[in-house]
Amino acid sequence: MHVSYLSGKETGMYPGSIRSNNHSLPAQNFGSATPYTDYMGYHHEQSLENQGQPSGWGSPYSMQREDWNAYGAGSSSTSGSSPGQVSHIAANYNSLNSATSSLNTINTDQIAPHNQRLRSYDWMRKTGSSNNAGKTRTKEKYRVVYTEQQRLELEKEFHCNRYITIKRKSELAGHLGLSERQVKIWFQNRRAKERKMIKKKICQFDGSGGSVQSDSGSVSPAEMPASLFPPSHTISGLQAIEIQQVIIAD
DNA sequence: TTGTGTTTTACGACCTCC
DNA sequence: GGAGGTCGTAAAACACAA
Repeated sequence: MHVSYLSGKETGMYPGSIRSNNHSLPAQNFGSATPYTDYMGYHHEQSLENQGQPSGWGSPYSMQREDWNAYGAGSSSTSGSSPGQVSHIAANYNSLNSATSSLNTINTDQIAPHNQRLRSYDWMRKTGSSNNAGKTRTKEKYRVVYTEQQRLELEKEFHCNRYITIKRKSELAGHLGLSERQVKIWFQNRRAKERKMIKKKICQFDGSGGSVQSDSGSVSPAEMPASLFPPSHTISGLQAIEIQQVIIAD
């Protein structure tokens, strides 16, 4: 997992020009049979109405950030996958989340009912046209809003692997017009979200919720599905699986 | 319209691993 | 030492009830 041959140099945090080729994302061939009916509670409108949007994502990232230059310029997409990096296929995860059980398959038209999707293109347009992107907390703007397509692809990848490989991260970053750092952080946040939701479920099962830790999304290892463990941290995969089986049995 | 709650990006601190 | 992990948190973006 911990491979350091790839310098963390990001390709410029928000290289707006990259987006020009995003609309032709490589078909990842996720199949077509079963859609994600529920991204583990990920309810953002999953429409791909903008899938074919010309020039990709709009250009919410058009502004250059000085501090992002620290990540360096130039794509690191040449990195190969790490032999030591383990992709944690979320095979076991789905037992806790049957709604997400059909991985690798997506028909984006089925992700959400059409009428459910209609609403939020306002925010997309808003953010896409407001040209206020590319700022951070320390700069003029705090964060940007990813497009549906970006989220969708990230979610798809997340459904395949809770932990993205260096190679896939690089590919995704290139395809989505994000930096590798953004992809990494997205996955971190996504896992946190998942833990939070699992914690919620566990609390619901318990009825009390008293056995779970403090508040902000942290679940004790014993409550985590195996697929949510980092490849080599903290606990062995076998242990995690055993723990998960106990949880499921409960 | 506005107030409030939730979700989404992004970061810092700290940790483990190589 | 540098990578990426979690955890906690800030703040923008969003949803929704009143």
